[in-house]
Amino acid sequence: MTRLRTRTNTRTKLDIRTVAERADVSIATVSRTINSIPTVSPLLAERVWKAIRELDYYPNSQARSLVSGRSRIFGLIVPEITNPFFPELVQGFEDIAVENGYEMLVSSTNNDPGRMSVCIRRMLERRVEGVAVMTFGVEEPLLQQLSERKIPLVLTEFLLDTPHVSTLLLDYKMGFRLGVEHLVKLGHRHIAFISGPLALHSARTRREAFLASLREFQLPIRESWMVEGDHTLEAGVRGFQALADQGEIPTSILCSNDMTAIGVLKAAYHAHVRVPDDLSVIGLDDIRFSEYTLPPLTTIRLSGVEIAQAAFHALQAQAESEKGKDGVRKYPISTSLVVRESTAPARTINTFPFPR
Amino acid sequence: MTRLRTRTNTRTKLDIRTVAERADVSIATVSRTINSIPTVSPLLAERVWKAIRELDYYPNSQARSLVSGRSRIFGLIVPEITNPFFPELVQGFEDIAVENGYEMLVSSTNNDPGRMSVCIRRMLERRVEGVAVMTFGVEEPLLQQLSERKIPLVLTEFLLDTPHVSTLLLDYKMGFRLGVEHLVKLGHRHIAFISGPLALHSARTRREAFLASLREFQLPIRESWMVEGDHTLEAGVRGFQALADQGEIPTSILCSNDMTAIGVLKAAYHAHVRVPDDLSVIGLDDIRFSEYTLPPLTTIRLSGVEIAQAAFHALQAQAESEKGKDGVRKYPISTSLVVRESTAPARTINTFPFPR
DNA sequence: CTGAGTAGAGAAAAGCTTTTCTCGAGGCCG
DNA sequence: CGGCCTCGAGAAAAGCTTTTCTCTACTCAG
Repeated sequence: MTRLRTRTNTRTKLDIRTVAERADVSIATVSRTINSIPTVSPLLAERVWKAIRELDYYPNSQARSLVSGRSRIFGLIVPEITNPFFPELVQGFEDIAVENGYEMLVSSTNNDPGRMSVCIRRMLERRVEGVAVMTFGVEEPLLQQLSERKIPLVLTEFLLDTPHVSTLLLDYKMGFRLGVEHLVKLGHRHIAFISGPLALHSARTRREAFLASLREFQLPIRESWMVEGDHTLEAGVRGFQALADQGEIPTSILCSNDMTAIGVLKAAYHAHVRVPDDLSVIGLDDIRFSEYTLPPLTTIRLSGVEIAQAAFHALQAQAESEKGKDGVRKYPISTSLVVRESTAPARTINTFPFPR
Repeated sequence: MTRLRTRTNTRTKLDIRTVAERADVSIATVSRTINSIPTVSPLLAERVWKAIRELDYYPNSQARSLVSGRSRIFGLIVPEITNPFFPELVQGFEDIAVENGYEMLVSSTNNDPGRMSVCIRRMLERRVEGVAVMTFGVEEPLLQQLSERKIPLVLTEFLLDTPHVSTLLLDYKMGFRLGVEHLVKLGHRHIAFISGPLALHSARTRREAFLASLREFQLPIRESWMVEGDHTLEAGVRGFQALADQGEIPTSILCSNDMTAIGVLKAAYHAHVRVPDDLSVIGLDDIRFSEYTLPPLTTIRLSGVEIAQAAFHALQAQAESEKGKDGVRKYPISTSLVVRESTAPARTINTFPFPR
């Protein structure tokens, strides 16, 4: 109580000047102390720190960034924060950003160009030093706004061949290869795929990677087994239904993300199709939930935390690089296969109609 | 391409002065135009807006808030962003904040006082105009730091009786009453409870509300049926196990949140206890997943979006209120019961041992 | 012993806005 | 017709830092 009142009431506001007065130095010295610039003598530094502690002073980051020209804020744009994959990524980004003295500005766009647009405006107004874009579809022209202003960018796939853009190379190829190989070894030859919304570049990339694996293992590609979803639970339900409606469904379904796969699990259950006995299902992401589904989901793992860290490093490298080289790089992100209980040896191809 | 180059190269930086020059007015007029202060004539205003559009100018929010003393940032502290309840809340907060011209600074503390501490420091440095704290346990002293600096606060339960603190009154009483009533009507008299970590104030409150409902319906309270969890899936698994280990388990389990309930579902499945035939389970939150579990979860609904909106309004009311009255208020948040398929008429009390 | 060079610290400028102050031009009333 | 208001707009100050510039007091070499 009284402890805090000690000589505090001389000034009413609490800025760097207050600290300077109390430590009996100039404000320049306080600033240098805070930024640990070595030219300040240990004696004064100690006085300054003492004053800062006693006053419980926090520098005003707005003023700092205004003059230094560095906001120390990175933007993070995710497609849908309510998709459990992204909270993990956001958390990972927050952790590493804070650890390195940066602030994070998250925004979830729900793949809506309108939201994306206001989101970019926010980033520009707050003068972020870089933006990690974990989504894209039709928004490329919007990203140009950032790119034009030379704001460092990191994208999760190769899209813009402009300066100041780093790239995270997610190894979907490997992931799907492992998934398909796993199914092949279990005797599956008929694999369906439920994709994300094909308007999204990333969804198309995943679909391509899947098809490449089919070709590699010389499996049949049937157009009607490639159904389009939108990365939600509902899409999994609808996707399964769409396949079932064809009267004959494959022995296994690979999904563009875990949420879709979980939807498939649910739909299969209600259609009395047993997973994995009648149908093998594989997801992609390895969200925490996939360990808890019934049955636990075999899935292609993509680490949100790993992506977040790579994205941060990419931005930091660009933001803090010398003027000459711009620090743009490519960062490979590996994938792996987590085998749980939603996959099993193939039976003969299933024939429906179901009792819907 | 060339369109953008039109007369842009006279100045290299793009600030309010550039706009003023192009519109041939003073920077004060530009500022007034941007802030739609009515004293600027329509003619000039139009010239200014035109210049702004042509230059693609965005005001520097750092400078704005530095001089105006208003950052237009609200902090949002959640306990665990990877718990699916919170992304919905975060999304809701972002939506309403952006709509009203505010920025949102989210942070997930994982109930770790250390993280909470750096989180509060971040909020102070960025000079947020208010903080919504969606969690608490042992962190009350930390919140004092905000409270002391007269930063508007909104908490999800009544904790601090200080000025500048609004409160969201979550109607747990009603929620648990509905849940227990539902079970009673189904013939249950033996209800267990898996709580959150009792170090958290909110977890204790939920537990109390549950106990109050038991008393209201004159149901037996058995200490060994009150098990402590931590709001995770794993806690549900462990909680179920702890109950099962007692040899005799109740006919129904109420959980402090949906994640716990989903854990129970999984554990029950593996123990060959059928839900809802042998055991009824009720969660709390109504996260999107709870519709997709097997069986779909009956749960006490708490709307993350509603909470987010109330929290925002509370902060905005305080931040924008006249100096005299501080706009502190209490905001009731209602709960309801969503009946799905994890509850059914009670059988006689279950007797185990399970085949573990 | 002198002069060049250096280290440490303060003074002042700069960064980009908003806001207050000031001023001139009209309008209106007595 | 003159003085007082008001309205619209520009000039300038203010907000809180960082950074550059400047100065003083030494150190050290010749």
